[in-house]
Amino acid sequence: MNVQVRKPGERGKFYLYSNMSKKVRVRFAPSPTGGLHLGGVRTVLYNYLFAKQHGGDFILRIEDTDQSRYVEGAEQYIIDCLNWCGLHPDEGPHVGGEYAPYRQSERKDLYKKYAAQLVKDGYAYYAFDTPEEIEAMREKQRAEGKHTLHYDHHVRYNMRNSLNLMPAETQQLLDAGTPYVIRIKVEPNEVIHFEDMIRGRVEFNTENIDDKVLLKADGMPTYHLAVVVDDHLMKITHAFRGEEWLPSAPVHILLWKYLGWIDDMPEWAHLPLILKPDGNGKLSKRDGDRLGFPVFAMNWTDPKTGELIHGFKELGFLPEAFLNLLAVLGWNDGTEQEIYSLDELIEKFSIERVHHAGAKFDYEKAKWFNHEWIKKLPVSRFTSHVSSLFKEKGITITDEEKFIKVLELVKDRCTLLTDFYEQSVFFFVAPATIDIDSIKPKWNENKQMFFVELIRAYNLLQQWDHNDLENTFKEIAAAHQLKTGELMLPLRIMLVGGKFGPGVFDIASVIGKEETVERIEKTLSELG
RNA sequence: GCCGCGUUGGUCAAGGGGUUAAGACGCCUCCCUUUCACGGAGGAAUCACGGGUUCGAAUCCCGUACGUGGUACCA
Repeated sequence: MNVQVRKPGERGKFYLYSNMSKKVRVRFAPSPTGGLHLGGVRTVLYNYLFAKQHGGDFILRIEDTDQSRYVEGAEQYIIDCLNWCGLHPDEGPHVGGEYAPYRQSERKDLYKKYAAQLVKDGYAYYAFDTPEEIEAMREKQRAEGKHTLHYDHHVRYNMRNSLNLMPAETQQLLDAGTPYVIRIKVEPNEVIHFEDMIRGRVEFNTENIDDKVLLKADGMPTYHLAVVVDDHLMKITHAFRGEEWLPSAPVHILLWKYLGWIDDMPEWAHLPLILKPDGNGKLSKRDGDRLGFPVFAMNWTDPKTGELIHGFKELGFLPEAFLNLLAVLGWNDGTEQEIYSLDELIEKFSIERVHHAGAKFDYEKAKWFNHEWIKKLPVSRFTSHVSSLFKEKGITITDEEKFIKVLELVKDRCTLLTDFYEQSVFFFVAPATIDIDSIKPKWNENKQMFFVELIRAYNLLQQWDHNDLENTFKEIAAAHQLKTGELMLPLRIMLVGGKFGPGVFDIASVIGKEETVERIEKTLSELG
C-alpha cells in the first residue's frame, strides 16, 4: 500500500511516494443539500492547493444520491461559490471532462453493477428486512443491554437476507420485486489500518464495524459505495475529506479491497473540523445567526422555507481574505507568515503540517484578515463592488477619479467592504445630520468669527490643496489666538457630520471649495 | 454505552528531551495623530491532570479527565 519515507532530521514529515508516480487527481464531492459552509470551502481549498502544487487535476463531483435531501439550486450555488473563490475545477458537471458524468445520480447503473459483483464474490449480500424488522432487531439488542445497535455479524444470521435464505428463495424474492438493500459483509475481528496523510497510522477492528448498506432500496448507492466506485473510476489519487469520515474509512478500505482495486486506493487525509467559537460541536449554519457571523461562502436562500443565510461575500469579505483565513485555520508553514495569496499557498501548503485537532472559528480574526487584504490590495480590485454598494443606497458615482482617491483615503479604516459606504458617503453627499451637540458646549463668539474669516479666506484661495488649506487655517487661528486643535474637531463635524473620517484637510481638498464652504456655512447658521 | 480522533494563554498557534515557551487575533497601557483608524512600544501561560522514563519532559510512555466525531436505506 503506502510507502512512506521519512527524511532524516525532519521529524513528523513524511513523503508519500506510492501515488506520486501517477498524475495527481483530487476531488471535492459535496452533496447538494444547501449552502456551502466554511469547512466545505476549506476542504475545497486544501484539495485545490494539493492538486495545483503537484500539477494535478481538481474535480468537482456532485454526490446527489439522497433524493430526499436534494435541494433545488444547491449545485449551481456550489459552483458559484467556487467561482467567487477562484477555485476552478478542471472537471465537473458544469465543465465536463473525460470521466463524465460527474453527478452520481447520473451514474446510478454503475453502482448497481459493482454492488452485484460484490454479492457474486461473496463480499456483500441482499437484505430484505423491512424497517420494522430492523427496528425489532435493535429493540432486542437494547433489551439485552447491548449498546451497539448494529446490523453486523452478531445478528446477520438471524435476519432476512441472502446469507440465510436458500439461493432459490432469494431469487424468488428478487423476481417478485421485493424491496431490498445490498449490505457489505464485514468479517469480524480483523484489524484494518492505513496511513492517513495527516494523522499517520490509524487502526480499526472490524469487530466494531457493521454491515453498512451499500445499495439502497431505491437503487441508489450510499456514500460508501459511491465514493469508492467513483474515486476508482475517476482515478482519484488523494482523497481529502472532513474528519467526520474517519470512522467510516475502514468500510471504504474494505470496499477497495473487495472490489479488487486496493493497489489503486487513494491516499487519505482526514481534515480537522471547524468548531463553534463557544465550544460544543462543529460549526453549523445555525451558529452564524446565533453568534452574528456568516458560515456560508455566499448568501443562501433555502428554496423551501425562504430563509436567508448570510455569506462571507455579501457581508463584505474579499475572496482573497476568505481563502487566506480558511487556509491558516488548521495549517501554517512554520514561519510567522500569516498573509498568503493563493499562489503562495499553492507553493507553501503542505498536508503534513495540517493540524490534528479541530479549531474554533474566530470571527474577529477572520475580520482582521479581511482588513489586511483591503489594505494590501489596490483599490481598483474592489471599486466595482463598492460602487454597487453605493448604488444600492441610491447614490451613483460619476467622478471615477475622485472615487478612487476617496477609497484610497479611507481603505485603512475599513474592515469589511461594506464599511466603505459609511466611511466615504460624506465625500459624495453632504451629511444628513450634524453632531452639533459635540460642538455647542465649547462654542463661542471668537470661534464663530474664526470660521467666518476662514470662509472668506478659502473663497479667495487660488489653489485648493491640502497644504494651502491647512496653512490658511493655522494662520487665521493664530490671528484669533485660538489653538488649531480646538478648531479642527468642529471643522471635521461640519464636513462629515461626526467625529470620524480621514484627515480634515484631505476631506476638504477632495470635496472641493464650493462644497467645503457650503458645509461650513450651513453648520454656522445652525450654531449662530 | 461502544469505537475513533484530539488536548500549548480567551482564540488561532510555533516549538517534537536542556528555550527567558515564538508570533498573530482580541483585551489592557503608552507613543504617534488635537477625530477615528493605520503605524510603533509594552503587559498578561506553573504547556489538561496524575504517574512513570531521564541528570533534565510542553516535548517520550502509561493512566485519568475533558473535548470532539461516528455509531442511519444522510452525506
